[in-house]
Amino acid sequence: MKNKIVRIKDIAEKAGVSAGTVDRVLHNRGKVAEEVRQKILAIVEELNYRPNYEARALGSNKKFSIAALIPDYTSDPYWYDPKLGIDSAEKELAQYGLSVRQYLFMLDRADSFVEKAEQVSDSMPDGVILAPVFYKEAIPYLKRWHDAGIPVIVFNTEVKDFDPLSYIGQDSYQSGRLAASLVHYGQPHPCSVLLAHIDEDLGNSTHLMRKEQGFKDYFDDNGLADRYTVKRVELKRRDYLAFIRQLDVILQSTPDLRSIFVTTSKGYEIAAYLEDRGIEHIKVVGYDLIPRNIYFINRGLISFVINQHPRGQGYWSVHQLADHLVFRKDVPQYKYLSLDIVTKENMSYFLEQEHR
Amino acid sequence: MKNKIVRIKDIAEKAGVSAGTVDRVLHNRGKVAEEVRQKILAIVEELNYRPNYEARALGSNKKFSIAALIPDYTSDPYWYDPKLGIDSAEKELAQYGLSVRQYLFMLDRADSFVEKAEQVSDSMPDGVILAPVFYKEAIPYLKRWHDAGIPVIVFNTEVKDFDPLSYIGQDSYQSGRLAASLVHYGQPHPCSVLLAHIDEDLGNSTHLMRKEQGFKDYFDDNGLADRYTVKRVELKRRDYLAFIRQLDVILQSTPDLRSIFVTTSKGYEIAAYLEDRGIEHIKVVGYDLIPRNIYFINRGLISFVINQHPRGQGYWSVHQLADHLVFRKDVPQYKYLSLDIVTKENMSYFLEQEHR
DNA sequence: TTGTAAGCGTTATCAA
DNA sequence: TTGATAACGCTTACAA
Repeated sequence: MKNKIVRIKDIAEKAGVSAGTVDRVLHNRGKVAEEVRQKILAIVEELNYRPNYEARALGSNKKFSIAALIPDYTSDPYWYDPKLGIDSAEKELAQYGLSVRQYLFMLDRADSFVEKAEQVSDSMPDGVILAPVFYKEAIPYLKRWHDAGIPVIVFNTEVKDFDPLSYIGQDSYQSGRLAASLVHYGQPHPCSVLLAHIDEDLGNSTHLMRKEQGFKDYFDDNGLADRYTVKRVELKRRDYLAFIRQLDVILQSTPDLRSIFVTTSKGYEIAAYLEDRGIEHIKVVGYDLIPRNIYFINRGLISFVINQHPRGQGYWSVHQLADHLVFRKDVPQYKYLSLDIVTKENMSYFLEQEHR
Repeated sequence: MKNKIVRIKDIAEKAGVSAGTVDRVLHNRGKVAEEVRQKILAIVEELNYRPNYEARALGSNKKFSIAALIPDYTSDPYWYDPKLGIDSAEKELAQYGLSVRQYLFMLDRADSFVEKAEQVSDSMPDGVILAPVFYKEAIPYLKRWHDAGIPVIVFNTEVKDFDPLSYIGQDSYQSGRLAASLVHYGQPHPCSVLLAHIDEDLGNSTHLMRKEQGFKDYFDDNGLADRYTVKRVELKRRDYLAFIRQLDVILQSTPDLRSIFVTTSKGYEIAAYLEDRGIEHIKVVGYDLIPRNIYFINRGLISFVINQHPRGQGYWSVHQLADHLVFRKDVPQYKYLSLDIVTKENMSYFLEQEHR
């Protein structure tokens, strides 16, 4: 029952070789006789060796520069939080020689994405963090980086092409189901509910379609379809008058509408509309703790938001890349962040937290 | 704009002294001329020095043994999770020379607590982790360890006496408010709700009283008192027949009862009763993802539980102690874990997670 | 193909 | 009151 920590030195000793050789085996840098290799591997197994990752980083003393290609947050407050998460992870990892350079593109201009992506490519980073909002435009770069052996982390929107190192974000389908269950719990009696996409190009946003599917499936799978009617709508808030008109029409034609689920962080647009119209009997469920949503949660006009951990997405993206580059750990291909239900009474914890 | 990491060596150089002297200043081990001390402190400030904690642990190469005094989990599944959290933290921190010895006492026997506490004292640990279930009995030991300079972490139940190093757990009052808001959201129409304590010695459990207060305050503060009636009851499940009888009486005398809030992890007792009686119109809100609760969440008989992060409590207790002993960080006096709302559709994330 | 030795940021011991 | 120095676990030139 010896709890002694196993070091490389111990393995070397037991195998009758030097620490350098063990290290070479551990990192597959070849130049080791196959026979010796097998022996060392066996001992590693037997002694249940666990590397000291910090010492590893300390010893190797390398510098890594990584590039984060993310939306400019001035046009959409949601994107401020990933930036904060990236900042805070960078601070933690600076002592291991990691530095992050952020490239911000405009959310409404694909050409700005392309321009920044070019810059990223030119900078020859050791790794890339990408929010693939412009999915189609991102493809050629994903290919280029893949071919160049540059590891890529995608976050927020799942992308499977050119196998990125990993995806950080939520399970959109399950997120839709969760939203539906919240809506349902709040409406014990039969009624109509509305699912609303606001200001989104659904062609470029498969994750929103998955949320929608999850939402509908919840009602179907639980045999609620005969008592609850699920409507859907795509709203354009950019044309304010049309936005209002669309909602007015829906409400008039759906007198038993009791809940609205907004698939993005723009729940506040609906809340503002309801407040404006003096409507109190319709409950809203949405996403994310951005300032305008917080305001309406506190006033009771938004019942719940599901936290997508924008800060955590940035934070974990950097960490995942550091685990790969600096600590040379195996990193999981998916990191699904938890689906957290936030309401007025537990909100403060989610505002404080750095990450999850 | 130099991003260079500041090392002790840099400070030493700039101050014209050796690294040893800087180290002595940083750790207040005296034997440094006051003048030099001031100068070094100024440079530390100026250069914004951040210690490399892992290198610190690596360099100091000390061993720490800590004692965890926690309930035996065979009599109450809730207490299995803190043990798991402690185990997993121990594994992570073993490479820094930390080891944890667990002392398990019987939940229903104060003398067993005293016996184990004696053993802990005799073992002369470098730190103690304590779940102060037997609050009154714990006092003399808290005093003894405090006098001996042994840092103590209390978790799960807040204790202020003999200033422990820190408290890890939840804000019970806010937790009660959150439960009330969930109950309220699920009952748009006026009704009665029941708050139930099960099998608890309320004299030794101030945290349960705080939950109760928070629960009641939510209804009062939101002007709901005229539409919702909050009843309370203390149930003893140990006498099964009496337990059933009590519930039968309450339900008969309260025909408009629609929701029950259980202040501990024993929500499953109520759910089982309701299922047994074939009652479907009463919703249950409780605590924690123990197996019996998971079962009833999946069957829809428990709507929500608030996760008290039993695993995280153990995990963070060990880490907090390690931060203090091994890494010599300043540790916060309180670590309030987040109030997470768990339902069938997001449960899996909370089952997987190691900690929060 | 393998071993040696220096070095990463920090601490601790010992001599000055 | 100070400064050197070895050590912690690991990596990496470079020499053998």
